[in-house]
Amino acid sequence: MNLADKIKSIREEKNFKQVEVASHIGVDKSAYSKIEKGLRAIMAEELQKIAQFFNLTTDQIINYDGKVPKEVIIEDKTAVEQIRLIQQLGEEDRQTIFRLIDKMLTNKKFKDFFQKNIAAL
Amino acid sequence: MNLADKIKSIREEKNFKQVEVASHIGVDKSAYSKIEKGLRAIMAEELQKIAQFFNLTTDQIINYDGKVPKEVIIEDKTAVEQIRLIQQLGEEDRQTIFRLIDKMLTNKKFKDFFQKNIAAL
DNA sequence: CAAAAAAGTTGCTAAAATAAAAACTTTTAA
DNA sequence: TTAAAAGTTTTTATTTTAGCAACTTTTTTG
Repeated sequence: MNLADKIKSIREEKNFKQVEVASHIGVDKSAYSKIEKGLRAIMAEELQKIAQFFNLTTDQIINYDGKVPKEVIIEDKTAVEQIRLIQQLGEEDRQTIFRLIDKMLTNKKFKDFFQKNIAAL
Repeated sequence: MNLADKIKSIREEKNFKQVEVASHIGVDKSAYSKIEKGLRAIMAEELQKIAQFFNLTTDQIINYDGKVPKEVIIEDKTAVEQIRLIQQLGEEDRQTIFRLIDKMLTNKKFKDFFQKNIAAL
């Protein structure tokens, strides 16, 4: 289900006329018709206004599928694999890894900060 | 703070280059520059892709308030975010982390094997 | 420090997308 | 059935964008 259809479904569910949504977001009724038919792109700002009109968040619109919102699918297989390896570790080892990463990141942040703010003097 | 600035702030906070986001959403780097400068409209579908790239929801982008996130505490992050943090590390640090994970996993395998085959004697 | 590379910005114009009115079709209600 | 309302489509003038290349700024390197 594409975004246009979701918006249309929600509007119909809430019993609004196209012209009502159209005037709220400030477009001609013919333009709004095209939005719902997928014949015209939806701008991010328009999506916000539509969400506002429906009393929903943009996420609620985007994830609308006629039923409950669906879960996020992670597609980065290598990242998932790396995490899976870490999670195989026992609690103690995992903590160690994360503490070490924290230290490294903090160290990196410090270096970056130094580069940006102190070294310039 | 308008949407363009929010996207820019988030990108900079996460240390991505414009071209990285640009190629993920499938636009030329100059087009992406214009998006961040507010010189080109952001389509709803693009916003979704940007959110996906940042591992955020569109609402999190829209409601981003410019507040700097607290210090890095890696265990509070989601799995993908954890990997992203690891990938921010320099090559050397990253190698160290993964070598360490390997060692720990190997060690764990030994222990598991021992538990199962030797301790029973 | 200066040179070089990388990152980001801007100007350009052909091409693509849109606006808005009005004609048209479909749905609803009488 | 037919009149009104809702929604769609066509059309053309206008606006917006794509993507390259030139340019400026920032970062990195020697």
